[in-house]
Amino acid sequence: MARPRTARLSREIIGRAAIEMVEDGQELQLVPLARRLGVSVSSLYHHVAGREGVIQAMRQVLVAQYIRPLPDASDWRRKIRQEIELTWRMYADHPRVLQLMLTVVIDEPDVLSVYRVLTEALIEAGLPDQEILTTIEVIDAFTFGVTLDALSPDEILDPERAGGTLGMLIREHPSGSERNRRVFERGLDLLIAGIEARVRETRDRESPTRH
Amino acid sequence: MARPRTARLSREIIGRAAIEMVEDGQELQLVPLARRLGVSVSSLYHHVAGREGVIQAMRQVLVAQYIRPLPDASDWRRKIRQEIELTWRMYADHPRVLQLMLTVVIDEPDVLSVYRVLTEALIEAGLPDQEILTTIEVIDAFTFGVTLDALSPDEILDPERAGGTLGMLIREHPSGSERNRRVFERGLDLLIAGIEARVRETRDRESPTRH
DNA sequence: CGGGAAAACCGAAATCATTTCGGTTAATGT
DNA sequence: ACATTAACCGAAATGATTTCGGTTTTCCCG
Repeated sequence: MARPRTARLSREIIGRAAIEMVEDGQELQLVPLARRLGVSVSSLYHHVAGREGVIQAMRQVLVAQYIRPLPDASDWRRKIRQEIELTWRMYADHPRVLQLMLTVVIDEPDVLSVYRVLTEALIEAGLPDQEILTTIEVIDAFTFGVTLDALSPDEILDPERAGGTLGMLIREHPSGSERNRRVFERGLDLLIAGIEARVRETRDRESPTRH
Repeated sequence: MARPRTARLSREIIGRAAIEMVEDGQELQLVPLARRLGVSVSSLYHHVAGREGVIQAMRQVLVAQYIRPLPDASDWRRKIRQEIELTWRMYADHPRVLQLMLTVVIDEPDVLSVYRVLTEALIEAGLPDQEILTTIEVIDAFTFGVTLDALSPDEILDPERAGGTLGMLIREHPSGSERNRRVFERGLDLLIAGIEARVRETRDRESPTRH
């Protein structure tokens, strides 16, 4: 067989199929991927740079699907929440894809717009300039950590072996995606409260008389 | 060749060599690993369960080296800091190893003692019981996120392309391990301040008259 | 509208890594 | 001292990714 009338493959088609595959619980392997697409393995190489290229394509598909410009929120707190939530949701919905992406160098990160929005929000909050970027990186690190938290199995903690207060708490603790959602939300709450405290602190230092 | 007078391999020897290897920037592959150890590939299989086993061995070596019981700190804030710092430092010193560990199921997590200490600290802080576990998971997620932050290349943000305030901030921003250290410290600061705020909030709700 | 270049595909071979297996010698312990 | 287990090796098996040469179709330029 040779070149078909209409192309069967494209970066996007490959990316989508690969996402489906890993979402089905399969390993990401080129032979099954090609079979699923009704195509020979070597054909994939005309559209993506090997296995890693497939992973890049998966990422592209998800970013296109999830990351979009948001309407401006009035409150800086809300801005931060909205912006972070998109990324979190993307990974929370596709944890297996996330795991693959960890093994690959991300060629073109699209964090720029996120960073811009967060910068705005933190300036609005009143945080000193020289603390803004590190604070953004903190938020970023937390977001990433939460998404990975979704990958970890629920039963890492055995109530029996833990015992005491901890054991009791574990028994009443939610699990799965509900647990992950709570971690996301509480984490953002704590960070935002922390930022508020920090803003107050630096303001007081400038004009201590105000109390 | 057959069984040598004194054994050349052990889990630990393999683990150490593998850490050296990935620290040198090599891929973790069994053939080079065996060569480095002056041994044939198949010999590795008598000590570890294949490639994954090597990664487990690496983890074991690092945990033995870094994680140790800490002297009790008087202040709950200090308790949290101390406890988290060990894990952070372990990964911050060996980011490449961390990346490998993400691809492998961790057989025996030794988070239990960490969780116990953090539970104590948060009770001492005055946080309501039903919020403790989620808060610990937040701290956990952040720690993990920071360690991964160390993996990301420095130049993800180009000051030129960013422009404006953000571009300026990027130019003055530290990079490399210094940057990562700051993210770790500020993140903990923010989370702890957030916890303090949360404690105050719940206390006020119980006895609002106190203001 | 004709022809050359590039695009999309395929099958087969090359490459490369992990894993298994059978065999050899050394240590151990009863 | 002798059977059993431990530590190691080389070679083959397995299973995946990547490269290569070849075929047909489309596209574009003169």
